[in-house]
Amino acid sequence: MPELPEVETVRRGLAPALEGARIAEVIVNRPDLRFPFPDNFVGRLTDAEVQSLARRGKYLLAPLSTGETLIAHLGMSGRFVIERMQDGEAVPGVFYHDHDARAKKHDHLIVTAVKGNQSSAITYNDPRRFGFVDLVPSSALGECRHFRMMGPEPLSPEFTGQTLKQSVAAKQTSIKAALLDQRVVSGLGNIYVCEALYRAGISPKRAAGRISAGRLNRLVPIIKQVLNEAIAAGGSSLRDFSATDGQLGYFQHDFSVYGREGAPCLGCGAPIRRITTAGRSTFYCSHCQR
DNA sequence: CGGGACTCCTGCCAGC
DNA sequence: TGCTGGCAGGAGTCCC
Repeated sequence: MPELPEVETVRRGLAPALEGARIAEVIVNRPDLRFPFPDNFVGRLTDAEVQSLARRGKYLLAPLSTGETLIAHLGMSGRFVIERMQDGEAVPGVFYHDHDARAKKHDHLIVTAVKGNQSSAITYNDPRRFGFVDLVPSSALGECRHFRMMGPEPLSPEFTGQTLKQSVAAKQTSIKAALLDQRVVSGLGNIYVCEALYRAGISPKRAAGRISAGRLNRLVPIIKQVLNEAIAAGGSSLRDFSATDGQLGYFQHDFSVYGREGAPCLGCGAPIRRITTAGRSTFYCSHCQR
């Protein structure tokens, strides 16, 4: 599922139920996801208060009253679903798996968060189990293995044409691979890299280190624009992504190239091409992107 | 060392 | 209808 816009959509969906809530119950249905659950995971979470819910790249971060921060990564197919209860009654309009009978099968983690008279069951479901959760000391978040090497947030002022130029200057690899590298910039994935490069008119095959400062200066605001549009649309719903309340994002209707192999380029009409690099599909227009 | 290929896992869909 | 192969939003690891 999730690149930055989808994770941000999930964050916004979970925040009202989690921020300021006490974790009353934790159910773990298997020993591991991509990695084993941390030691004594249930004990370290139970009765902790969630101070806030933040996002870094494609990670969700929940700093806790215990001094640890709960980290979640959704991998390819992870998602969170909320069932909210108020005074023992389900809150109308909030769905729990109604839209998808497959969901219950891979419910790996269920957290009950209590806030005032509201209780929310928050379920992490992930068929492929490429996602994971972790608990790290809040005081050393930046030094933990997940964030130590991570590049700037693409929507932050620290991500500029200049900083991008600097981080890819020595790279022989393609601009596509460079932008997917979370050490260069954090949060981009296959969809939004394809879309941004199309809008910027840059070939995904072009060597990252050989792109002029001027073109990178134009690329960076385009990346921000694509991400902001996708966040505003609630992310992209391919296959199984939905927000925590079951609502579907709709940015997939605005794709210019992703998933459009053979369809006419919106700019010139030439067929969109698909190539495979490192096992990943890349969609682009060989006429408009140079 | 940088960079590319391969790998983890399950589900779905097109094609036969 | 049923099987098979290919493909999927990520990213760590291995090998050249």
